Amino acid sequence: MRLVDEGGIEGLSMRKLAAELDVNPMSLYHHVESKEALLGLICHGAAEGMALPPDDGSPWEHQLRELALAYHRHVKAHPAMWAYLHNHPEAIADREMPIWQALYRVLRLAGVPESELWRTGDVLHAFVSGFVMAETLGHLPGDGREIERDFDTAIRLMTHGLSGLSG
Amino acid sequence: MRLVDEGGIEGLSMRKLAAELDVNPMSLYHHVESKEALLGLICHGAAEGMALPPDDGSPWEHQLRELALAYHRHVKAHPAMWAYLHNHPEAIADREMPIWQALYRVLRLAGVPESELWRTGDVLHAFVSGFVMAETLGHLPGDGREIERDFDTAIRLMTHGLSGLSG
DNA sequence: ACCTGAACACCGTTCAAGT
DNA sequence: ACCTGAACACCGTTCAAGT
Repeated sequence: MRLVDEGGIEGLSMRKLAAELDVNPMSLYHHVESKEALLGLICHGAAEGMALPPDDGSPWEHQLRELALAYHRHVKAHPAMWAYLHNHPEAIADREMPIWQALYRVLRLAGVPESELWRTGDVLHAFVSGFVMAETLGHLPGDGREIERDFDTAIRLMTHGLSGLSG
Repeated sequence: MRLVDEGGIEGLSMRKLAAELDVNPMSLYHHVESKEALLGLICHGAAEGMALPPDDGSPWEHQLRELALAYHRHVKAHPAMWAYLHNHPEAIADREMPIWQALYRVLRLAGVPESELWRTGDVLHAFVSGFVMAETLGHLPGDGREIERDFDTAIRLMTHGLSGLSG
């Protein structure tokens, strides 16, 4: 994980990792099937350990914002990993993962029916991840304060759009 | 471009491309500074040639939908290129590109003020690209008809959210 | 200005051999 | 079960030499 944070996804090579562990490169293949499998395990573990806001009884709009902010923080802390994850979503496909359960809880609060939970969650996640990745890569113009404003704009756009759907 | 479409971004190597052109691998470096620069040129060219719906005088909601659908089609035709572009947005950073001008035209129709054009465009693009990439990678559940419905849901969420902002 | 061959410093992975 | 060295089939790129 440190190798990915420091040198991007190409910063982690089987040979470099083996060197860090003072071990033969080929030994790794006895614990993991391939480099892809290793990256999958790294992503899954990191996403599972992501800090999530608890249910504090506040309105769903506020809790959705807090959840998006927690996601935002995690992506900013591990941008290369999330860029990879964005193109290899299988690693967080499990609906039982804390990150999804937290989102579904908020969406239930927002009145999204059980049958639409996965669909709505996927659309919202696609939106937020698209935005956060664009920001992380420096694609968005303006300084830090303006981008914060953009993020708020985006969250309001989503929550307003969401109430339009369920209302 | 054909190499990228067929074998993903790793499908294009300087050596393979040189072989296709019946030329020495090193000759490529007299026309392009690096592999990254080459990929940038490929992406820029393809994005510039993207088919865009003309202004047919219909309401902005409809035109935004048509624009999103055109984008959707292009991504589905060149998924690997867009996945790369998603992580290397410099290649389409130029605000004068047709794809951006088309979006700004629709946003003006929607009543977005000139000072908010770039910001709003970036947020919407981040949203749509996040969604389309998730779909392209098979991250979204359901069959083709359901995903079409998701896409409509997403567009309505955006347009409704957008009118909430400017209204 | 453009092309080339040899070389450098890397990759992921297979395989046969070891404990 | 786990580790290893040698080898295979690749990479991007530099550099000196050619036309």
